[in-house]
Amino acid sequence: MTQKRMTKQRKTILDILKSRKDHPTASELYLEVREKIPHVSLGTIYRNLNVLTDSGEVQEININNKFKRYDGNPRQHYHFNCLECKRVFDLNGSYQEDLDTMISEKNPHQISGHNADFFGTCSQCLEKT
Amino acid sequence: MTQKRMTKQRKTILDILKSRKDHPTASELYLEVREKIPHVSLGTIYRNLNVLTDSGEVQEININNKFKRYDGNPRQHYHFNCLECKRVFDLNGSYQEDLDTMISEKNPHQISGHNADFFGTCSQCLEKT
DNA sequence: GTAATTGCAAATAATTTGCTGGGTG
DNA sequence: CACCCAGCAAATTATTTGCAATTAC
Repeated sequence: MTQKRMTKQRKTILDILKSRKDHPTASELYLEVREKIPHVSLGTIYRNLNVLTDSGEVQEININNKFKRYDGNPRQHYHFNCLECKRVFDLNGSYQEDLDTMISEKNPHQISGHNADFFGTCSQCLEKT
Repeated sequence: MTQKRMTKQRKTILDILKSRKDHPTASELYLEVREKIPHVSLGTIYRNLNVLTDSGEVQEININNKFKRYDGNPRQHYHFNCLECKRVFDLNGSYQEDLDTMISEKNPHQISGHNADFFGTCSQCLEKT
């Protein structure tokens, strides 16, 4: 049972993740952390994101993309991926447990949950047209 | 408008993808293609998967994983990811268009569709316990 | 015949890891 | 003051790409 320390770096990463409405990649986060801690290294960003993901404080999301993205909101919710600007946002609307039931009835596997991500054009990109 | 040729390599990859019920990664596919075409290269597998994905003959799927997986069934459907053996299978059950409607009503973005993947324990892993 | 495609190997790109000195609890 | 963690750079791993030879149409 190793004890976790709240370093300046780890706190900054967590604060930024909780304040952003989109869900940045490790490199996007690195750029923002560097404004506050100029000598921070990318390795530190990655190591902290893994620690925070393991402890359940942040969520790792993987949406049709070669980079992982991170979400400071640890509860279960759906995501929206803008096909134009490629950003990922949280969605309002509750998690549909009945989807699990519906799928369980038609398949031999034991379903414990699901992830869903929606795609389209985000409100900001819509305005630009 | 470049013309596409059906090479032995491309056909073999497509046949394997259509015959498998799970959804292999490029390396898993490489191992199987190599049984039929011993000198095939991994680059050829990747290049063909990209061609077939672009033409819509196969689907690329990305489920909480660092590897892409490929699905020989090009129509829209849900996937199941076994948390034990890590394989990915197709699910029976129709695509829920009303989810898009429900989410559209509660959010400012223009939703054009969604992906959903379920997780749990697959029927084969269940038997082993 | 000709242009798309292959095999091979080297290049990319995202993420992880080894090491050593520093800072948290 | 123990030992977790930062910074730096080198290693790893999945995927892409350049090139010369091959092959489908």
